[in-house]
Amino acid sequence: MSDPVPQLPPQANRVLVVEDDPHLAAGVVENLRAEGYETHSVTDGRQALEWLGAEHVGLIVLDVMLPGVDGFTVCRTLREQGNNTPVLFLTARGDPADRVRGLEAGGDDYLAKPFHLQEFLLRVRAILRRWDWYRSASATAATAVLHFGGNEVDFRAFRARSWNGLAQELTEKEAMILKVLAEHPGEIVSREDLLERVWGYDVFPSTRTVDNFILRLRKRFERDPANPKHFLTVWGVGYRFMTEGES
Amino acid sequence: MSDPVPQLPPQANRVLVVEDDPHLAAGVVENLRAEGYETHSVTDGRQALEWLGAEHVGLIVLDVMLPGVDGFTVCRTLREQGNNTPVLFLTARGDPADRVRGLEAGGDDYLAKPFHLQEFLLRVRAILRRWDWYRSASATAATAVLHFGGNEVDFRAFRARSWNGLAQELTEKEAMILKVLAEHPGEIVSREDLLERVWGYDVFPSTRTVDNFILRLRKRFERDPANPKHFLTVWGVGYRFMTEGES
DNA sequence: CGCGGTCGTGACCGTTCGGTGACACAAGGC
DNA sequence: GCCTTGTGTCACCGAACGGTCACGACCGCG
Repeated sequence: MSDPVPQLPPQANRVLVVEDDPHLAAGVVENLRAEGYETHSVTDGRQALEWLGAEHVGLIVLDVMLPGVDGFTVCRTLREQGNNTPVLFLTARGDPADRVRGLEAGGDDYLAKPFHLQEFLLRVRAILRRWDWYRSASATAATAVLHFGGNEVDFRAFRARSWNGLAQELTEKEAMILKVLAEHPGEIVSREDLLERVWGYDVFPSTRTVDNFILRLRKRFERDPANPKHFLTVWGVGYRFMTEGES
Repeated sequence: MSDPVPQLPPQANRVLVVEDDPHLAAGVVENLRAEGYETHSVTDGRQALEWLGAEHVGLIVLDVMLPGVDGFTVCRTLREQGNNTPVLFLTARGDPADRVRGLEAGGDDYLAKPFHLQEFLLRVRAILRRWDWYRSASATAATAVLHFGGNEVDFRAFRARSWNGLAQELTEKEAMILKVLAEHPGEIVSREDLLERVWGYDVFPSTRTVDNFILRLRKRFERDPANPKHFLTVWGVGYRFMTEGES
């Protein structure tokens, strides 16, 4: 029982999304892609089984309520075929019993809609991490601790210490915005991008909301919030995050 | 900057079965293998400890009644050695006291024989799904006795002495919640995590229940329960346990 | 059968967070 | 310069969430 040299399964990075609501599917796919996953999507159970007959993925995101064959059945069918690909169920009802049914059908995890995007991504990552440990891929490049301009941010704990030594408790949204920005240092990130990545699949507050969170981040982390050096405005487009100030 | 992804062997997939009844052992092993787990099996406690001295697994399925060293002792010994591999106890008697004894010995879950294979597999999957989470727990010291802010908690006896010198008899749930929190000091633990680890994958008390136990723990151990320094709330997510208050 | 302890839930209330509108100001086009 | 458009900033409100309490179900025990 010696450890075999792990050969990276090529499907570790691939996700199949089975979801009939096009809006939800689009949001989910978008965010998975942004996290670095190769994503394919179909809208019902039969398509899913068909597609999986030819392709391999590391994770199947499977809606329970589907037109035609329901999600549980799809999963059970897969298992009977000897397909052990991890399955993450999505369900509309919050009924906890569904969770057990999902697990019994051979699923690996379960998420009730509406879900927090962050939680969804966390679970996806947790499941795929079984393969991910080989690759420090962009998928897991989620930096646990970020340093910039004397500030230190721990995304795992939503905590930070600003340049002046003050402890900062970040709220969820603040943390997520900062994280998205920090994942693209020096690049321009539009407000639309931020809305998609942070708010996710079906909620779209106005762009003013984004400005407000930028404001809050500046207050927390900029030495002179009125003359930001890290959270820069790109006029007419969006924002750009700089770890160290050179424009 | 980020935690280097460790080149860890895929232990998440490995299970050790310690069971003297060959019939039961065979059934369990066969089913675990069918589920894709790499499975090894031994028939008594001494073999188990020996084997574990050289190998690492993601889960130990441990019969309580074993020839020679009993299961509780095996588990306790492991914990004393700093081995925090999750342990799922199997016991012949349905005696609920065994559950407490299992917890006292440092076990993680408990199943009474005869059990449904389906349920057994579900528990195994539930535990291994969180493997990396358990793993980070074992990175922290396997403390049978926890000290924080003048409090002292003995998990084996469910007994504690609070900062003011008062003896505290913890209830089972209180102890388990505290244990789960304490295994991840400084990290956010979601209510879902707590529910799953303390109540199990198929029991669903409301989140208010969790809050209530936090409340009780605060009353027991916080100098000022209204301004907690150890049992901190993370808004919208869960709780965070701090052994010593540094902001 | 009553008793005490434990656990889970519902209800109430205060707090926090997120999102918006208003207004002032800055940037850029002509 | 002037006007338009976009952004900084603030104060505010509703909704969601957590803290807390009290009650009832349940269980083992005498």
